[in-house]
Amino acid sequence: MPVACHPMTVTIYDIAKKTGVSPKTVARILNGESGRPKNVEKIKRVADELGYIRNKSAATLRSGKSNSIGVLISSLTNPFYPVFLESLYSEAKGRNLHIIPGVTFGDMENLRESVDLFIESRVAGIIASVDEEHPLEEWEDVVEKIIKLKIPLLLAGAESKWKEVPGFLGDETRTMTLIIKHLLERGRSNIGFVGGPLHVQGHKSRHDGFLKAMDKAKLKQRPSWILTGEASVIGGEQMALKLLQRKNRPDAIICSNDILAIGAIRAAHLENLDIPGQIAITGIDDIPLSEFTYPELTTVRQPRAMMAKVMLDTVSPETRNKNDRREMLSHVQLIARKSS
Amino acid sequence: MPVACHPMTVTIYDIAKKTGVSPKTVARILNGESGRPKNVEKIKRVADELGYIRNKSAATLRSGKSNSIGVLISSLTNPFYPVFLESLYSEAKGRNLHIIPGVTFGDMENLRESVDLFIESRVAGIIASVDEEHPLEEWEDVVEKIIKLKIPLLLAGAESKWKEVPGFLGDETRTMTLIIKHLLERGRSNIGFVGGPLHVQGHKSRHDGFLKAMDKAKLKQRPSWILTGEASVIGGEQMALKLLQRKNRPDAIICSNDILAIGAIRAAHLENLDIPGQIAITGIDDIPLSEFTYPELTTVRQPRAMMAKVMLDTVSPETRNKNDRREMLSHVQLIARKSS
DNA sequence: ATGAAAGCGCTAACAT
DNA sequence: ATGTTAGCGCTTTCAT
Repeated sequence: MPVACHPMTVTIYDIAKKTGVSPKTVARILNGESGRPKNVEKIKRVADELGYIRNKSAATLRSGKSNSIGVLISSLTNPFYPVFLESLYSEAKGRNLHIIPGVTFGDMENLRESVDLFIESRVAGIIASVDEEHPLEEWEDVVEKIIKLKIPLLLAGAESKWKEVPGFLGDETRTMTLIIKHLLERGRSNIGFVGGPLHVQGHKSRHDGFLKAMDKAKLKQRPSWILTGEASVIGGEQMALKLLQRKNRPDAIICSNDILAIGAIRAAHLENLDIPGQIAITGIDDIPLSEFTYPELTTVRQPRAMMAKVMLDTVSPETRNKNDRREMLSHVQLIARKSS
Repeated sequence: MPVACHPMTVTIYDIAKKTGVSPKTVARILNGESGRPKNVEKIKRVADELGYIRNKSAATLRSGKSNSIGVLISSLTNPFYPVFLESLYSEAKGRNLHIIPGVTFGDMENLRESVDLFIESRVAGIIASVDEEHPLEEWEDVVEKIIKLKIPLLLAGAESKWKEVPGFLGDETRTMTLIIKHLLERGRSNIGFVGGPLHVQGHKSRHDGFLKAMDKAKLKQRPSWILTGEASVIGGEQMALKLLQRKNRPDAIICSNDILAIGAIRAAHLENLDIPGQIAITGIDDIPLSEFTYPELTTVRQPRAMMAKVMLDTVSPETRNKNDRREMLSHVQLIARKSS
């Protein structure tokens, strides 16, 4: 009598033998396709009994494609990205897709290696976030490599100059309009701006959105109240300090993301200014920590789940070319907390 | 004349044909093994010319194992995990390993699915972080499934009860001793404690470390100054509020992580207490944001790179059973900032 | 709805 | 150091 040691791996052939059907049928059933109810039941039971675990590599090798989506980000320490990733993870769950994050640490060689790994793994698509660590210029050859292989690619945080590659940017004018309206309601009209570097498209579009929204609101723009620089807490702090130390300082500062706003809040503390009494401060993105600053940060939340959905739609073979995007992306939402 | 359309994929056979050597030789060279210099040069050149990209699935299928390490975490929103992951990513880089994070959102079914994906992908090893979202009790059957398949597993943040599975916990008594010494140097000896739930081992060990370190320092422990509860910003705020609103309040609060400490800082602000003048506050972990709280948080940094190294050593087949760990993990470092 | 046969691209095992 | 052969476990294709 054979000892029941751990079989190295159980395959569809083992199940086929034990159930008396062909391997093909087993594969079909286990992939969720239809079959004779009797077979379905039996196959599933036997698979369970034997502890069957499908071999993803075999499937990927044979079919030439996997159900993984590669996601390129520069960092996890920037609190924006964990949120971004979590949305993608959530959305991927429902559609039998797997997210593989590639973290570049702002290093071009790491970026290339991550892309190579994605290609080696035959990912179904790639979502790449374009930020100050990897501005659009750096992407040239990487993007072309991916295009050549016909792997669906999406550039998040940038407009794309490649016709095969969609870009993805929020409606920043709308966002800014929302914030300005809120500030006006709270009696602030002397509004300053603290933003990230203009050579990064995502930051530039927020900056431009601010200008447009100020125009629309017929508010006076003072160039000296509009500062841009490094998109970090320290950067935000320093820029905000400059604004707050002026003789005629603004009564509100719109920061183009929450990181900068956290810096601006620190600046106000350093200047012993009451928030929001003497200075209102707002951010954008609603990163997890913005709820816990002191005082809690007023910010704008993008429709994250929706964005994740659109991104995965764009990049998954089954759902590509469903271009019902633009409409949805405007559903931004102001989160009014205590800093304004 | 055949049109040079995109060849679907270039394989080692194509390179072998073009260079006149056998596929095996091509594979060897491209995997970085040695060969005749002339061959090496030629093969690498031709591979480059043809745009060869190795098929990871084929390799994994044939060899039965991949160079990926699965990492289970409950969330990315908890700022501890991005740091944890980044260390692993960095360390993996140097050794030709790939990190695949599985995010469970604290949901048991997601956890199971992530593990199944890891198994399907034939990961070389799995690192699982045990926290309040998935306390040790929940891991039972998952761990046993992994053990049965002989996949190296490491439980981070817990002691393991399985002999095949190493656990991983920092030296918390040492950490606490360091913090208490620091507080004593700054003239604080009325020390309170705010910690996470005791049914979670990671939190319990910090709590116990605190008690031991207080004993060692011969400081008086008042049970009413030792609070544990939800390990969140809100939890930290509420517990700290309780301490700060007492008639005899402590002059320092040790929080068992930075998240709790951020809550405690908020509590001090709400009570209009000066930090560190009236109350000193410390955290543990040195999450990215602790540098940017107001005032900046004094905290303790674990030797992250070292921990990542040890973790990967533990789960990588080549380096298992090198048990030179314990020594290194004590190299914790106090980061004295402005909150103490 | 199911079966039979072939083959994806690599590495293992063995031979030279 | 290199070549030969076989086969990993699935999916594809074609036939029934």
